[in-house]
Parts: sequence; structure tokens; C-alpha cells
Amino acid sequence: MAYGNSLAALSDPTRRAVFERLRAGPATVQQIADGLPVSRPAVSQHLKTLREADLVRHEAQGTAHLYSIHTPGLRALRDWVEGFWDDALESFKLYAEDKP
Amino acid sequence: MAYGNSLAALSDPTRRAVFERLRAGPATVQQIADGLPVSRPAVSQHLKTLREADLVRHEAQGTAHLYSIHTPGLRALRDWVEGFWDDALESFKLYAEDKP
DNA sequence: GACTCTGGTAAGCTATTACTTACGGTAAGC
DNA sequence: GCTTACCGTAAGTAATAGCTTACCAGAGTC
Repeated sequence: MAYGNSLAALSDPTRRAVFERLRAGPATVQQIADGLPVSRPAVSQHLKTLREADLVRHEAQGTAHLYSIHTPGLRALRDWVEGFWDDALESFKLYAEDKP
Repeated sequence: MAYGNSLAALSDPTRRAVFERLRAGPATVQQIADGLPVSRPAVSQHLKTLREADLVRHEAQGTAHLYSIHTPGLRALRDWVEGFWDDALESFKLYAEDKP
């Protein structure tokens, strides 16, 4: 069920851009917004949904909030994709054996 | 770029249900629709977007169209998630070393 | 050849969503 | 204490998306 939230959160291009930005390392809201063609509140909203999907965590340092990648959401997504991938390969194998 | 289409296609719950149905094996549009609380045209539309994301392929057998899972879209998604996962673990390692 | 069963597509409606500007709130610097 | 910088949230809007019903097309059946 959790992978559903991850998929929904990462389906939006700009929200995915926010997430990819964090791939390079932690960043503040302002820093993320500076590298994107959207306003800072928009980034803040995206970070909220990413937080709710356990894909991101934040840590307050004074007034600045440092965001970084959080593993649980990504792990749930990874496990689901991996399991699906294995099943797909298995099905393909059966299909290939049927059609020589 | 292709993984973006996969993510967008799999973000919708009912479309993901269609995809999961195909995990068990190939099925026709009618069969898929019978197992879901939506109409047959809705399923047909979902299958179209799944097709465009290379997540599904279809094979006509008379009037019946047999749908099954297609690997390219799933592979693109898998590769992206896997790469991201590895980076996230690496970042976490660096973070853990910083904070003893 | 008409009928039936299969499926895709068009038109329309509703609900969601991603964005903006405006506001409020907290920590640091003078 | 007042200003400045950082951030989150509220309100409102425009676009998108998922669903339905209705219609159209092709392959098999009598």
C-alpha cells in the first residue's frame, strides 16, 4: 500500500525534479526553488507530499529547514517494483517456452 | 525519461489494479473489467496509457484482444529506482559516518 | 447478409491538482 | 526591539484526469 503513495508522489514531473535535486545531497527549500521554474510555496507543497510518502525528511536548523532523502518510501517502491520485475521475467520465460 | 511515463501510468490506483491483474497472467479487456468496479471503456482507456508507457502489450485473437505485461516500461522504472536506491544508501552511509 | 460479441473512440461532466499571490510565524543580525 | 531571511499555510484559479454513456468498427455465427 505504501508504494502507492510513493508512485503518486513521484508521478508529478516537478515534484520528481525536487526529489532528484535531493539525490545530489541535502538542500533547503530556497535552494531547491532556485533551481526550478516554480515558486517557493510550490516547492514547499511538493515537499509536504513527499514527506507524507516517507520519501523525504526534514531537519530544522534555525529558520532554515534542511531536506534530505528518506529511505522507507523509496524502499517500499523498490520492493514492489523488484517483485513485479521478477514475476514479469518468470512469465516471459513461460511464454518463451510455449513459443519455440 | 521513460521511467517518468511509467511512474505517471502507475500512479492511478485503478490503472495499477489493471496492471496487477496482468501480473497473474494475460487477460482480455472484458476479463479485466469484470474484476474491477469500473466500466469496460474505462479499462480500455487505462490500457491505452499503459501501452503508451510500454508497460503492456496486446495481441489480437479474432475480436478478442489479449493483454499482457511488457517488460521495457517496467525495466526503465526498475533501473531508475535501483539507481536511486543505491545513491540513497551511499548518502545515508556518509551521513552515518558524519554522526557517530 | 443479419446478429452477436469483441473492443476502441468521442463527448461531456466532475473532481482533483498544481500553481499563484497573500498572509502569518519563528529565528538570527543590527 | 525592529528588521530581515527563512519557511509553512490559506484562498483562489486554471488545467488536467478519470469516469460515464453513447456510438462506431471488425471478426465470428447462424
